[in-house]
Amino acid sequence: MSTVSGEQLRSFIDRIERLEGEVQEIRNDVKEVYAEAKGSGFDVKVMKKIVSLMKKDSDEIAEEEAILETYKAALNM
Amino acid sequence: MSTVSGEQLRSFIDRIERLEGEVQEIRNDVKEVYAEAKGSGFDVKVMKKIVSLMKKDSDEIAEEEAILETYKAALNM
Amino acid sequence: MSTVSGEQLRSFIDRIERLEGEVQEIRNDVKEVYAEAKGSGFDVKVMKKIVSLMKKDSDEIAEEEAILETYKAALNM
Amino acid sequence: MSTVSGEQLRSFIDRIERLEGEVQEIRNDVKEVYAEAKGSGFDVKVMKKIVSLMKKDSDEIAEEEAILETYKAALNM
DNA sequence: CACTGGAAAATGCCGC
DNA sequence: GCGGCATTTTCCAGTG
Repeated sequence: MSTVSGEQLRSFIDRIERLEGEVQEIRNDVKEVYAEAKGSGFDVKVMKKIVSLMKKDSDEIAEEEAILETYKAALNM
Repeated sequence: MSTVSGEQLRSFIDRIERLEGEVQEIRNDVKEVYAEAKGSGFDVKVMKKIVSLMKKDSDEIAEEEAILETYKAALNM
Repeated sequence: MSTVSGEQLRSFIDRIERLEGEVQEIRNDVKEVYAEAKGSGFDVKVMKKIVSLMKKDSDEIAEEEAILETYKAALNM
Repeated sequence: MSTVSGEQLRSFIDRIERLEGEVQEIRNDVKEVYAEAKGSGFDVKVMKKIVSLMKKDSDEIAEEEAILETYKAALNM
């Protein structure tokens, strides 16, 4: 019986766990930046909104907004 | 009228976006590892289960310690 | 030794679990309504947005919007 | 131009809001139970731990079955 | 291309 | 009142 595939599997798993650990570290960094910004008087919630807006295409934003307006109109809002 | 320091705000936003870019890169790396493993004949779904179980195990150690702390605190220890 | 407090504790826990079970049922009902709406051609994501907007005070919405605009202006967006 | 049936939409939204109102009531009830328990000398934090552990136990049964299914599927059973 | 499951973000709650 | 934590909700990639 061979354990080669077991070793190989372990190697893949290790690589993945290492990478996910790195992701966690960076996430903590992001939190720290937000905390620092908050300490400087910025509104974190709004900052997050800005960041998410910057990710989206402007066409996409307009499209979503249009649907929302349609629904609001249907509800007389 | 209230103003905000555009320069400072931009700096915070830039740092966040840079960090999030790094996260994206690492997530691509993770995907590549899974793809490579799949190419070696491993079942990706099972691998993901294993990774999540290993994560859950370490979470549970932390959780057990947290429970212990809670009980100790409740008993004024 | 008395088990009175144990019984009392159990009673509290039971009441809580019962209430939380009811919450789960209602949440399932909500999901079903969304599913039905989707089946009628409505956009669930937008509906959720509407529901969340209706929860908020209009002053609150205006306030957040104003801050967002200020930040966007500071970033020349 | 695309329109939506305002009446139908309103009906769905109303149903959802009604259900969410019920959820809020029950959550208030839960808070009251915790408050009452606290008034009887119980430690709320510990109680919440107990409730969450009991929930986790039942979740784990489902989880174990899911894992088993995954493995069985991977083995083409 | 809709559905499901899992990751990420947002919200609410608690103690300090 | 704020920060940390847990829960809830939202988002997104993978799958059929």
